[in-house]
Amino acid sequence: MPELPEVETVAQSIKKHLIGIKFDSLTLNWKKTLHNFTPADFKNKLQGKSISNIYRRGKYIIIDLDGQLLAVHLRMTGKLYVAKKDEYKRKHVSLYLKFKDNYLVFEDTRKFGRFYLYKNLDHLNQKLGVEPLSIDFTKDFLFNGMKQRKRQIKAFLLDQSFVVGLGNIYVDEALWHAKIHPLSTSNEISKKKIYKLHEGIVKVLKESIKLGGTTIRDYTYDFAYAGNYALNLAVFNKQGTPCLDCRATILKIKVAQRGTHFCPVCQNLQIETQ
DNA sequence: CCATGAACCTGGTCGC
DNA sequence: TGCGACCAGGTTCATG
Repeated sequence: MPELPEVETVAQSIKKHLIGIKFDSLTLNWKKTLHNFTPADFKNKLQGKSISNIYRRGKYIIIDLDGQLLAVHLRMTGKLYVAKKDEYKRKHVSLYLKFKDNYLVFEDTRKFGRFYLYKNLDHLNQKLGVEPLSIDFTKDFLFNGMKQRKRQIKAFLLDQSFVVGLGNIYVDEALWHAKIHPLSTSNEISKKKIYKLHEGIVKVLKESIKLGGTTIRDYTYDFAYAGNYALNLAVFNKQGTPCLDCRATILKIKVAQRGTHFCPVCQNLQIETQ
């Protein structure tokens, strides 16, 4: 699924077309896509309201309709894009919204994606951690958080309640950057490596946003454009190829139930102090 | 508090 | 070609 850079790219992409417009109707093909509201709620509370802003919070895309927030989570295969023609007729379209002569289409092969309706951001802020590209995400915030817990570092970084936006790709990439083994325990990692991890997280996210995100298999945010960060990946999906730093063979193992890619030489597992 | 496994879904790939 | 097993960028829930 789309992680922070992809969600950011999608949000900015649809924002260009939607600011100031109003939705005329909602067509729902997969009922469960609406998590906490119904088509009737859409008609009563959102239809006809003007879109004042679109932005990202964690991996959610927030569409602000005159104070009512329509939040979209793409999960694994969700694609949200503006279509001018008949693309709402494609095979896996869970729902689409009509505006003027165009459509905001939500296509989602695996049907995990969800739309939520909120009055404000309180609900999301309550369960989501800090934005990794904000000034609140400091080296010492990461350091303190990691020292306060005793968790596998990979699981910790995937957990959206501490830092948001990281998923399977960027966690592997950031850990490689910091030379931390994915099975390391958070409170046993040296201060030096934690600082390096902070640098890695910010670096991989920023660079990926700059390139429009990563495209691994079918994910594109827009049919006219596909992200290019895949070209920059150091370890994700690179099992069997040489590490860019030491030429050792990249391995793939299972950590926190997820496929995990790392260099067994650079990212050695050891208990460190300090 | 933390780890694990299952559940939610569909489609692609790999081995036989 | 066919079929089963396993895999996939995410999150939530139950269980120990």
